[in-house]
Amino acid sequence: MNVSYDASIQQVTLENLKDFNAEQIFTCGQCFRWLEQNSNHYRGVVGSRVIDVVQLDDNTVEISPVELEYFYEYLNHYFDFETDYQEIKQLLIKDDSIMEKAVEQGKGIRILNQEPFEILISFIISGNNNIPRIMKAIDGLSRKYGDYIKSAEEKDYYSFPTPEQLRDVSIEDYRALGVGYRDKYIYHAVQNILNGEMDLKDLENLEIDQLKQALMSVKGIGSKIADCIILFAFGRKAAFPVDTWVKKIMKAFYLDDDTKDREILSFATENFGDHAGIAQQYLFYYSRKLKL
DNA sequence: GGCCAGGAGAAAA
DNA sequence: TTTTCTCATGGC
Repeated sequence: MNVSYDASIQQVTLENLKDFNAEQIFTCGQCFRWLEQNSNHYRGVVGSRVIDVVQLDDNTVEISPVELEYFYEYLNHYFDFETDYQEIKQLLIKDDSIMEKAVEQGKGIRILNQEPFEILISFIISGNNNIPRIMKAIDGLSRKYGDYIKSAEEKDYYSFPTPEQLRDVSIEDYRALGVGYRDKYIYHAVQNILNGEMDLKDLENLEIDQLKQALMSVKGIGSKIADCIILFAFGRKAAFPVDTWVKKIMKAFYLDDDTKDREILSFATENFGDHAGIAQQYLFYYSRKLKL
């Protein structure tokens, strides 16, 4: 990957890039705040910034407006450029023709390293819900309680609220945003964090099993949502979220129809090992593409 | 109008 | 311990 920078337009250009497809990265269900502007152009809120990603071809991407320092100190990790996806894909498709097809369909997927609090709340909202509604609720939450960032092309952008900004938000306030019965889960999760009962910074130091156990102690976070948080916010690639789409594709191609969720998880852990989470993203994307 | 969506908690068996 | 029921809400 070659990095160049044009300070006059605050634009980083990445060339000779491998394993990067904006459409796949932003629509594989890991993030809810990136929107397609037109084909190959996505705009998203990252922290307190609004960032444009334009994919010129398979190996070239422009990112703006950013400072070069911010790219190296934050976005390089956010886009997971430290991870060698070529190597992982080779390991995953070895002796696995199903995975070979899944990887072929989503070969430009990367797992974003996102902020734990935003991901925790976002995935509490995601339970038994669909992606457009999840995105709408998160947008409403940011719009009402986050900070205004800027406007671009008739649309206003707001940061995701901090726990402090949600301190006085009531269960009824959450309900008004359209999150349904998940209102109380969000409320209690925020209060747990504010009163120090749960410290997201401390969780980073835990082993993956203890991390999952800690997350599942929050009401509204079960096995699947915990694995999403572990994978998308804590960068632990061994986590394998078993959601409805992954269940469908695993039962269609790998396992019997009556396999329990727990058994799907242990099968994935045994077969995909430390890279199960990346395998899961290929499978999720492929399953949706096949409309299983 | 029932079924589904990146499920989980509580009740019932 | 495992299975079943219920929970908001909008799109189809």
